[in-house]
Formats: sequence, structure tokens, C-alpha cells
Amino acid sequence: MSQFPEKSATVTGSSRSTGSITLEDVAKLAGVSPITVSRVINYPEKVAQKTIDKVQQAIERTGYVPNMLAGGLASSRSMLVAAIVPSIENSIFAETIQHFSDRLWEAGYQVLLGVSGYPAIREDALLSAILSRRPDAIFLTGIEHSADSRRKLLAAKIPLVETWDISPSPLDIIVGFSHIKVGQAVADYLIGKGYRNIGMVTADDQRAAVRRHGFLSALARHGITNVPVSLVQAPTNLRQGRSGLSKLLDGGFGSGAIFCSSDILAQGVLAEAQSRKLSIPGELAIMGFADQKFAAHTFPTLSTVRIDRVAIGVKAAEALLARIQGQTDLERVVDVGFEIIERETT
Amino acid sequence: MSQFPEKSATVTGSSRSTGSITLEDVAKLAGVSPITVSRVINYPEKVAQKTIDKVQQAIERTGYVPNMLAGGLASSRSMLVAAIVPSIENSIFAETIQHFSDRLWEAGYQVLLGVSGYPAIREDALLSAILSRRPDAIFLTGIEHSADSRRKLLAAKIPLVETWDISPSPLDIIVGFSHIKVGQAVADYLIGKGYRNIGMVTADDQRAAVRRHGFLSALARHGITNVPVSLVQAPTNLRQGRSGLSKLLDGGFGSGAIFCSSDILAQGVLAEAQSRKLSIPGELAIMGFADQKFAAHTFPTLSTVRIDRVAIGVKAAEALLARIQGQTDLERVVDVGFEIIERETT
DNA sequence: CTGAAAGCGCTAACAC
DNA sequence: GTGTTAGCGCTTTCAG
Repeated sequence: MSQFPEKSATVTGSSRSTGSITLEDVAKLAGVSPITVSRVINYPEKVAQKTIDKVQQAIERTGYVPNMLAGGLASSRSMLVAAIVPSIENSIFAETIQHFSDRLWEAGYQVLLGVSGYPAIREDALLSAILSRRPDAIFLTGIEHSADSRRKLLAAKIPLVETWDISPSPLDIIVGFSHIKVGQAVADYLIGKGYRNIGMVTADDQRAAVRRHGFLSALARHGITNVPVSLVQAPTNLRQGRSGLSKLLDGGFGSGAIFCSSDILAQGVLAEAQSRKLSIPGELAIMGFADQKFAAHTFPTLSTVRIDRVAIGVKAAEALLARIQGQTDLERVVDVGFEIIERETT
Repeated sequence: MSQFPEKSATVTGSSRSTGSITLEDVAKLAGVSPITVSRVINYPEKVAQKTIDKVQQAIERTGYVPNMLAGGLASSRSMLVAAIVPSIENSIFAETIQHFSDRLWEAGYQVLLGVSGYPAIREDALLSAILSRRPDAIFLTGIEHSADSRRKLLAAKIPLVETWDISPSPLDIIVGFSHIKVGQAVADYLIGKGYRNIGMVTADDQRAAVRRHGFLSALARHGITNVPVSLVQAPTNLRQGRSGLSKLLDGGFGSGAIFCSSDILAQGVLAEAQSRKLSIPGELAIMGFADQKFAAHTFPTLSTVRIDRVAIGVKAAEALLARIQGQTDLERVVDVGFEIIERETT
């Protein structure tokens, strides 16, 4: 038997009809014109209550589901907002996207998620695919885009928000924080705590690299130049943390402090340290980054850099909504900052 | 070529035009008809190479981006597949979705992700929103859907795949495994290892509950009925693991084995055990579930139940693609099974 | 407050 | 191989 029966006896009978219920079907049943049904759905305040009731009933009777392909085409408003992130597995971006998505949902928008990978392997193709859906706005991760991407993005003439980084010259709006300042702040913090023997386990992605440079140059200013670095590939995982610390220790790193480019790496480092019976933070102090929910409140031995991931999502959503509604005088650079969370004692 | 007089009056500037480049613009520049441009994009094998070249050039010159709202409306193929998952934060579903999405991308489809929450708080509204985009197929998590959802899903008359569970009577296709068998297998495994003092730290979601019942009833068959259970709310996190174990220990649970409903819980339990200086697995054996990448290979003290999350994603994608292409004789129930991974020694 | 007409940008179906 | 015609299902515009 066929899973998708062709519709048999149809009244409208046009050969290309898909068989699903349309605005017109609802309109006929309610005894009004299609446009009135459309108004009941989109602008109920412009329709008499009596009419609304009739139409609502017809909608329920028929099980009508609007076709937003048609609606979007006709109105040039797809009610779709695209978001591009590097990864969703074990990802610090998940929470941001969740809140971004929740905020937009309240305003009637849906989020189309695109995962670009580390590095953004098929970024251009992904962007084209996304733009072909005619989103009303776009959320981007980071500030590095290929020349081709920038061109396409600007040509789309829709509101754009770059996130998780900061820049004086965003494409449109930017919501994030300075990675170079994070690196510097962590360096100053560790120096202030008296650490002089300092190492890194860090991913090789663009933003982690900026933090690394900030970190190393700040340390250098304090005369600390011999900083062993274990580079791992994003997206990071626990095992890389373990092997990262192993490499440092095997390379002669004694006691001191380790700055990790993610909390999951920090936790891997912690696991390795524990299995080697190192005392934390006595012999080894560990700093993570950005995933405070994951680490700081659970493993009191880990300090970390807190990023307000919810704020990034919510502020990005609100900025885009304002832009969509035509607001022109909004802040284009929103720095959400960061905070060093100290959890060195049990 | 024939000209519509009323069109030639307004050169390009019809009042409703969105201003973006259309198939017609490309066609004019290439000196062909719009349908030929369409064919170059969708069925290049039906067009002469010479024409393809001309059109490709015109596409590049103009920076044309197809409008899939229009294309989908005209062809009744949106090239969109929807996926509904309970959560993406710290989620075991992320990897499945990633592979599902990758496989569909290769076939020219994009995935529209919907997050339903624990419990599926706005499931019906989410489903309606998704269906309004006219996806060509849908990926669902679990087998529990509201009556309203079932109706809508079936009315959509598109291929459906339920995942992460198993059932003899799927809506359409199902790719997963038996949670009750997982519970039973873990019980048998622990009994076989000689454990008699057994506890649980488990989430309250539907599938975890089924595993719990399988586990408890299998233990009961072995005469073990006094099993303390610490229930936590999904989605689970490390802290819940810590506090879950605390509750069990404070409630008088001595040494023995703990079955956790996720690996992240297991790791939280491990953290709490370590901070209490319990020897693992000597005094406390810990079993997790489903996130082997996260735990088993990293913390040799944790055993877990391996689920082939990649297979779920890939097989779900392939089943849907086969259905979309009209294949009718495919397996509707695909059991990917599970495997107990033993990691009790350091 | 409601409706008629005219597309949005694309593709199916059928010519040639 | 390529073009013409006629919509897909909705919303805009303008009229009443």
C-alpha cells in the first residue's frame, strides 16, 4: 500500500495542488474570503470578533496549517532567523543559541541553525544554503568571515549580529567580549596569585588563539617568557585535556598554573592531575574558560572565566528584533564583558 | 521572445519586488529563458554544456541566490527536514543530530532544528510552527507524542522517523533501541559482578524512567528490592550527580554500585565520591549511560552503556531519504542495540 | 471591516 | 534542448 495516497476526489482539482488544506478551503468553510482568513491569523485586531470566531472554527475543523513558504514569498518576511555556530557537540554555544532561540520564538520567529565546523570548512556553501531560505536576520559566531561571505552577507541586506567576539567595526551589530583582554586578565590574575611557572592547554581555533596571544604577551611583560603550550584541536574534549597535561608534565613542567582554553579541557587536566595524585590547587592550579556551569560550581578546584552566555543570546536576539522593526539608533557594539571566577578552595 | 506590455512599462521596478536578484535577471543577462536557468541549477544534465556555461557566468556576475521559498512553493519540495529533540545543552542528542544533518546535507537537504524541552512543554506549538515550513520529512526523539501531535504528523503525509527508542508500531520508521532491555542488562551485569548493594541516580524523563523500571524489576527478580533511587530533573548535569550521590550516602547507602541515567550524572557521582575519598571502583562502582565519548574513554573508573549515536543519526537520515525517493519496501523498525562497556580498572 | 485583483519567484507540464 | 503557459498558497494594494 502506498504511504502517501494521492488525493482522490478533490473539489478544486487543479493538477498541481499538493492536497493539503489551504487558506481557500478554510475561507470557503467559514464563508469569507481568503484574505480575511489571512487577517485572522496575522492581524486579528483588524477583524470583527464574530468573524474571528467563525474562521477559528473553520481552521480547527479543517486542521489547517499555514504554508509559510507561500506566506514568506508573498510578504518577503520568512519569520526565520539563521544562526551559524562552529559546533553543537559539547558546545559552549548551545546555551547561547537556546536563549537566542527562545527570545525569538516569543516574537514569532524560528531559528534555522547552521553548523560550520572547526575550521569553517564549508562556510560559503552553508551561507548560500541559508540565504536561499531568505532569513529575516542572521546570527554569526565570531568576526572572521571569508571575503565571499562578507559580500553575500551584506548583499542580503538583512540585520546581522556577530557574537562571541568584539570589534570596533562590526558588519552590523556585535555582541561579545574581548578575547585579548581575557588572556591579559587571566595572566594578571595568575601573576597576582604569585604563580610564576605557567603553562597552557589550548585549542587552535581563532578566538582561543587571540586569548593565547593576550595571555602570553601579558606574561612576557612580567618577564615570563618560557611558557609551555599544548595545542589541541577544537572542538575540545576531556581526553585532550588529559593528554595535554601529560605532554606538559612529560616536557618537564613541574608545579604551577595551567590556563585552558575551555572548561572541558580544564576538567580533563583535572582528571589527569588527580590520576597522578597531584594536589589541586597546591601543586597545580587550573583555570578554565567560559563554561562555568560545567566546571566552576561543581569542581571547586577549578577557577574559570565566566562569560554571560545567556546575555549574548538574549541581547543578540533583541538587537536583531529591533533592527527588523526598523529601529536605527541602536548600539552597534555591545560588550558583555567577562569575570574571573575564583574557586581555588574546597 | 514575447514581451508582456504591462511589464515593459515598469522596467524592473514592480512595486512589490524585494530588490533582490531573481531568476529572471539571470536569464536576461544570459540571454535564455528563466526555466533554463532553473534547469541549470536543478537538473544541469538536461541542459547543453554551452548553455550551462553562459548561465553560470550570469549567476556569478549577478551574485544570484536562489529563493527556496519560491522554489519550494512551486515544487512542493522544501528540501528541508525537521528534527525535534528535547534539548541541545550538554546533550547526548547533539552528535546524532550532527550526523543526521551531515548525511542529509550531502543529499541537498537542510535540517530545521526544534527544541521541545523536558518535558515537551510547547510540543504542539513547535510542531505546528515546524509543519508550516513544509518540511519534506521529520526526525522525532522518542515515541511519546500527544494525540494532537500524532494527528498532525500523520496529516502532513511526509516520511517520519522516531528515534532513541524502539516500538513494534512506529508512526512510520523507527531507529533506536530498547530502554527496558538496557535497564535489565545493566542489572544482570552488576549482579554478575557480585554487587548486591545497588543504588540509582536517574533523571525523571520518559526514557530514563523505562530504563529504571527495567533495572528495578530485573534486580527484584534476583531478590534485590531495597534499591535507593535519587531522582533528578532532566537535562542532567554534574551537580545533580554530586548531590544525588550525597543523598544516597546520607540516606545510609554504603559501598556498592550506582547506576546513573547519563554519563554526566555518572561523572558528577564520581566527583562526589572522589571528594569523599571513596575508592573507585573498590568502594563504589559507577555505571553511566550513552555518552561514552564523554566518560568511558576518559575516566577508566566508569563503566557505561554504549549507544551508537552516529548510527542513529545516519540510519535515520538514510531511511528518510529512501522514503522521500519513494522507496516503499524498507525496514520500518531498526534496532541499533547497545553494548555494556567495562572500564573498572585504572 | 471586508473583498477583488495582482503578483511574490519559482517550477511542472507540455509544446516545439 | 529550450521555451511558453499556468499556477504553487499566500499577502499587498486599493477599493468599497
